[in-house]
Amino acid sequence: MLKDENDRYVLESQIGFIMRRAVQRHIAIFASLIPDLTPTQFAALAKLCELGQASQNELGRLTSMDVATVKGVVDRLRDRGLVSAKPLISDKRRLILTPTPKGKSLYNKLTAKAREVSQQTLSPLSKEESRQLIEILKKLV
Amino acid sequence: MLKDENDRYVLESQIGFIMRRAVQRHIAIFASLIPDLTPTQFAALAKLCELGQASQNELGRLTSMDVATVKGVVDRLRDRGLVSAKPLISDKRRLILTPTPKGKSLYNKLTAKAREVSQQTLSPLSKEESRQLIEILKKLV
DNA sequence: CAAAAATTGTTTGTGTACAAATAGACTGTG
DNA sequence: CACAGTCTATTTGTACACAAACAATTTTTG
Repeated sequence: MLKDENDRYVLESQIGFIMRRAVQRHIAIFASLIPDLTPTQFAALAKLCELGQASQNELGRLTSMDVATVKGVVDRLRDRGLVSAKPLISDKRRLILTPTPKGKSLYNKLTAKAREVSQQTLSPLSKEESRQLIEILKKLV
Repeated sequence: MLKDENDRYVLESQIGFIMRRAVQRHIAIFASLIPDLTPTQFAALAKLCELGQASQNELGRLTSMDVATVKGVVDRLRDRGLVSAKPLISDKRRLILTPTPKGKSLYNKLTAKAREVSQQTLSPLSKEESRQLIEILKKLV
């Protein structure tokens, strides 16, 4: 049986390639609207503000970050005084993280911008397409 | 006017967060089926095999890689003997890249696996959803 | 209770990814 | 022809992202 055109491997149509490009664009939009933080740092700060507090490991799980990744991200947030950390007495393995007042206020200041980032990322799409995209992507995870 | 529930910033529903997770999953699937190369390395090799040859800069543009990124990727492919490079005489700025026989044969060997990666990534979706996802994501780029 | 297993955090190494600065080479225009 | 602007590649620095190995501390369970 002969292979037809559809059997060719077209890099530009592969889901991985397209997603990588879409993420690149999103990160660029994020950086232009929120130069203060990276998307990852914002995610960690946002989740921590939502929770009030969490261990480093827990925060990593909830934001889909590897243990090594979350350590780096949290270290940078701590260096900038946005997050504070102290060991938990009842379980000496754990490092309890809390957003500082400065961290909370930055988060509150940035949520409007963060919504704008999402909007602008989705701006080439119709309302219906945006809804579909998010719905389908959620199934993919 | 009071903010309602829809106005809350829900990290898990933001397009950037979801795409980051989807890409993570894709990369994991890629690594499990194709441990030889990273997605980025495969993309560069694939494009180079498709073209026959290209300058490093050109290859970067066509695979959406930054100049610094493509340099690193190409260096690793060269180190492994999959790609060869020589300066262009007619334009001494350019570095002309060609896949080696080893590179070409690896690419040919891996394309079936690469298709499987895409399939497996999309496996939680119906055919129609997969089609829609790719169509919508292409608009986003 | 004591040994085995699991959890948390750290470290190291590799690989994207991008910004910014630099050097060398080319191109276009005055 | 000169030189200003552009293009290509490299280098450096910062920031995810993950694997693997490790230490310290729970927790499980035999």
